[in-house]
Amino acid sequence: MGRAPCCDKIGLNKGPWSPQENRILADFIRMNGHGNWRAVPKQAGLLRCGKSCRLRWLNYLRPEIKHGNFTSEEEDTIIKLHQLLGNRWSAIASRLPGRTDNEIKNVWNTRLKKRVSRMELDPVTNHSKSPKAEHNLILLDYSHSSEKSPSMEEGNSGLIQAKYLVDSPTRISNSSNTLYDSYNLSSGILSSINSIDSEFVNGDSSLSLDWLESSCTNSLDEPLDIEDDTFIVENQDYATEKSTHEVMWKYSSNWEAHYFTTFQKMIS
DNA sequence: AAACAGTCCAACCGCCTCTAG
DNA sequence: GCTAGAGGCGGTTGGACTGTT
Repeated sequence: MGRAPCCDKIGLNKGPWSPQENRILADFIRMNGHGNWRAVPKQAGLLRCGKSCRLRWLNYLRPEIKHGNFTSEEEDTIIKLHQLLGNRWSAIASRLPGRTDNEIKNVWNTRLKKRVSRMELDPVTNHSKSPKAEHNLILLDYSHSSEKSPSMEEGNSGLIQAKYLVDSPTRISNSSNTLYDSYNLSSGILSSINSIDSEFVNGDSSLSLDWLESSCTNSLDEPLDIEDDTFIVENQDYATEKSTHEVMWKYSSNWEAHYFTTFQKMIS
């Protein structure tokens, strides 16, 4: 026996919403808000289930919703965010003001997945199909930084510590294994993502997050708490086999970006 | 003009997570 | 700690629309 339905659906309308239903729901929520979605249709006089009302409001009727086609900038942002976050549509939507998870999911499934595929990227992982790359993270001397950023001067230095080396560090030179910057980004994640214009060719965000969690501590030598708001942008240069990792997380309600460098062993 | 194929997208479904009791 | 109810989320579907033959 399956789960009980969310509400008694006998006699309730299904399918597309009529203009009159839209008006009733929008007016009701503007006047009363929505304390309890299941109570909304009854109180508003709608023959709909509460879930349907919630979806209609969130995806269509909310005043802040942008209607109309996505701009190419928005589509590019979705592609980049999808590389970082996968099919976490609500997380992607939270970084695209005025766009809903449902809309973004539709755009991805109907257009962007194909575009990524044409760009020779794996449509599931967004990883480059050629050449193959193997994560071979080699880190890092975090303990010194050539420049002090504002956040470091405020005592937040050393937020990332590499606990161990994943593979032989023989290729590392002093000039390239440096944690070289750390700063606050009060304007949020999008400004940072948009500032990276190199091709996103690699990066398994889940693998990287696992690695980050098991490898790094904060400045108090506590394990990093990887939350939804934490993720990595990996930006690889195949010519030098060098990757710049940009790790983002919230610190005191501001976004912080932390940069460090790894190498990747290429597989022919 | 009609039939068919492909595309788009609003809406539904069911599972998961959170929270109050 | 357990349970039930409610919201949140991602996958899927079906109908409308558009393009092609």
